[in-house]
Amino acid sequence: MLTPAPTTAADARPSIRLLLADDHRMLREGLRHSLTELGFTVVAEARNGAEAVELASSTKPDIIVLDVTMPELDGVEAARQIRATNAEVGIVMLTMHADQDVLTEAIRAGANGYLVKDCSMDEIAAAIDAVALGETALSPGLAASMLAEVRRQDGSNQPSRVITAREEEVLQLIADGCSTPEVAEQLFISQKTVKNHLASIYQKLDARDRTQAVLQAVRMGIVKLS
Amino acid sequence: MLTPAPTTAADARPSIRLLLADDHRMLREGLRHSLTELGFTVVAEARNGAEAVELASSTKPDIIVLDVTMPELDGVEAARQIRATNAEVGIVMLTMHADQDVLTEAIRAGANGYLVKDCSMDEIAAAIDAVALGETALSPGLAASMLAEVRRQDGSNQPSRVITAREEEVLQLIADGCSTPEVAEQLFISQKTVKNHLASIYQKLDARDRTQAVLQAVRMGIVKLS
DNA sequence: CCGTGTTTGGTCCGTTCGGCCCATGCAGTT
DNA sequence: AACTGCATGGGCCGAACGGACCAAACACGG
Repeated sequence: MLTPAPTTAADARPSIRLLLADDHRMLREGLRHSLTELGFTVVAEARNGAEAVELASSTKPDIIVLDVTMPELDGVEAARQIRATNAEVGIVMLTMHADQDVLTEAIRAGANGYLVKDCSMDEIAAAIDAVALGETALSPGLAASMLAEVRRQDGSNQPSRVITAREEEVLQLIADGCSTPEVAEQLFISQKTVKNHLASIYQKLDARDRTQAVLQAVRMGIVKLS
Repeated sequence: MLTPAPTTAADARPSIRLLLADDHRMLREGLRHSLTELGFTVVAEARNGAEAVELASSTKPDIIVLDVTMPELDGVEAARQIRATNAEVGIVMLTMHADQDVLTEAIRAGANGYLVKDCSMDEIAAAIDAVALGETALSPGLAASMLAEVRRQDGSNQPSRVITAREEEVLQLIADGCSTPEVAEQLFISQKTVKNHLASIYQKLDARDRTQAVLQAVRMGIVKLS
């Protein structure tokens, strides 16, 4: 199609094979276009996490570029599943917002890179190159907060752990519009227990009321807004 | 930079001058790349609504591609301001989610096109061409719901009206984690007034508490989650 | 077997929230 | 001039909420 653009480092990329996964075709096409021109080879594209998992095993790419927020299966969980069956593949996560907790989860899920979408194609290319060489690439600014997170974990406390299954049920019902008495009724438990779960949730999500908890949960992809 | 790619309909576009506005550089670059290659001329790029308004008046583009969710000034309000000073320019809105209310607001603000980001570059190009010719372009599926909306308006009721500026301030502060007393302090008004605004918001958004109101506002793009 | 975490439940207390009534003033519009 | 919408307030009340304690039952891994 195109005559290879005279890019600086394009020749230094020995046809790194990429799998792109994002639910927005516009972004997929933009990525494919620019990255192809920068010397990469896009072997497949996925519209959601489930497709990404399938295509990862069928096309065996070198690097997988995964959007965090995707239908069917979110990027973090997709990364976890891909990493479970393929320890060598490089995983670069893309996200809209620089969320500390999601970043932590993504790294824990086996991601090698984590970039906010507000970065240039050159930065993505550099990140892919770095990951291909076995390094870890983070968006500017995220590295600092990542270190802060590690330091915090080294400290003593565990401010953000994972929400339990029951707590997630409570959260989802709250997000769906239920009050505490209604959640209790739905789950066949007492109001007090619901309040206990909520108190636990507030601690884990660093929230002080249900509104903030639900918003944080939405940000983290724990609950879906109906 | 690039030799113009031998694209099919590129010659049929007499260098339509574009202004791109999106807060995510990745998407901006992808759009600029692909649209330039498709024969358009990108004269400027904006990172937020305020920049878009400025650049619209200084660079006088033919078509403005506006993301709905942007910092500083959201796309809908930016469209309104641009339309107020320039009646001829074509405005194409881009959005992540196909939200009915936002679509209605965008059209009312003077947008000529409304596309979800899950569409191909060719579809965007086609929409820009259509808008350049004075037509209105909507994403597939949105046209139908648009008609449904018009039909609903023809009916009789007005289930969801618009949130006022003051109400939006209150909503945003609530979403940012403020309680009623804190919102009152921030806005230098009494708690009672905040509660009055909230009551009005509940009616308009069909919510019964602040949690649901904020969630609905997030869905509708009224407030941004920080 | 003991510790940890999860889920279930309790009491008490002060604050917040949302609904209900109401009023005043200030802009536009008709 | 009258009407409508918006923003600003008041008081009252019952329900809901969140915190500060606590405790029992169960499962799971070391």
